[in-house]
Amino acid sequence: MKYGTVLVIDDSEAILTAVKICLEGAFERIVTLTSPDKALASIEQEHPSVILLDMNFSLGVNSGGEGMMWLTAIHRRFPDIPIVLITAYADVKLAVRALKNGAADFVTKPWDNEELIRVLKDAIDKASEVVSLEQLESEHVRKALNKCDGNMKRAADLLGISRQTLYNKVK
Amino acid sequence: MKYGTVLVIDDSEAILTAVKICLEGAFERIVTLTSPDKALASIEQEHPSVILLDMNFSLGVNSGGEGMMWLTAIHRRFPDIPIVLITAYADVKLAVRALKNGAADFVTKPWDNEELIRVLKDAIDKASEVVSLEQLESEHVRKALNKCDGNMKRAADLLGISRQTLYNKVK
DNA sequence: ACGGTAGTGTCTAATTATTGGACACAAGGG
DNA sequence: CCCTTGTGTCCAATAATTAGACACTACCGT
Repeated sequence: MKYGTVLVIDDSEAILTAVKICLEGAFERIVTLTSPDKALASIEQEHPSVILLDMNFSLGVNSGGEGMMWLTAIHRRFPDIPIVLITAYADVKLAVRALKNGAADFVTKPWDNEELIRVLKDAIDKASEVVSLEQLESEHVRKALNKCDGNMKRAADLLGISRQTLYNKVK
Repeated sequence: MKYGTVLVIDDSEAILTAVKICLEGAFERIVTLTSPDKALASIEQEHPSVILLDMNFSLGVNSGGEGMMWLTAIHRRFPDIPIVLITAYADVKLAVRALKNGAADFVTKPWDNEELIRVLKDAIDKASEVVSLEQLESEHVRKALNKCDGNMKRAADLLGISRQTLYNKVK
């Protein structure tokens, strides 16, 4: 099984070409966009496995604000598609904010080809991990109990289940 | 209910004092450690709401590797306690790796006092968010179906439930 | 010391959810 | 064209969840 489609969004044609050549061997299909305007429509149509999004589109504006906006917009609409950000302006605060806003990873230009491929594949792998409902539930139950300092009544209320059910789940 | 205990781990006494003064007004209790050796025992005893962990402990070693090691060790043992990393060596790659390894946030020295308080409180708030089992489940179900391209049989298998049960949940 | 509040552990009986099994049917691939 | 795979839909048996009740403990304020 080959890693699926990658959607690459960058305002520079040169970058798009370079990325395309870099990723060609590793992915089934590479779709490129020079502007995020059509991103949502394109995602709907292409169903990419991962999105590589540049952070700066307005010339002279390098705060990354625009990329961040698109990150949140895309991530809200397609929470299951991992988004990897790429930027020329390596900034720790920006990177942290991006990851906290749902980005799967954050790479800086100039990039290392091998690393970029690895990062994108890793993002896909991570995003497609699905655990059993049972495991998800037991972890969540533990977290809720933790937050309530072991108070089962409040934890049950928080979880939206009855006290007895929580009692049974715990044992 | 006021923001609980903060555990601060940094090899510099001067830093610990400065952080202590900074956080004193905003948290109930500040516990400090000059070395992560006793971190696990201290956490067990103090039950901190959040941990502020410095990344560099060996003089001359500033790769952050040691902090990263402790981050993963602590996070594995106490996955519900948010860990905020702090370092003097602002490095995008390091920050990204830290967040992907479970850190709640990443701040650089010198820090802004207001920002540090905000970051720690935010980490606590985020960590204590607990959603209902029903909501958690429906989101997970959606994710699983997405991964299986809508194939209910495979999705049900992946989730560890029967096909009919998944069928009922979806409607 | 006292009553009030809140939580636990346990039970019952009614209600729901989940399950394996079955069946007809549609789509797709050697 | 058969064979596989998955859907949509039933059924009846089993398991989980629920509200409600009860005695008991722990703590809190007066």
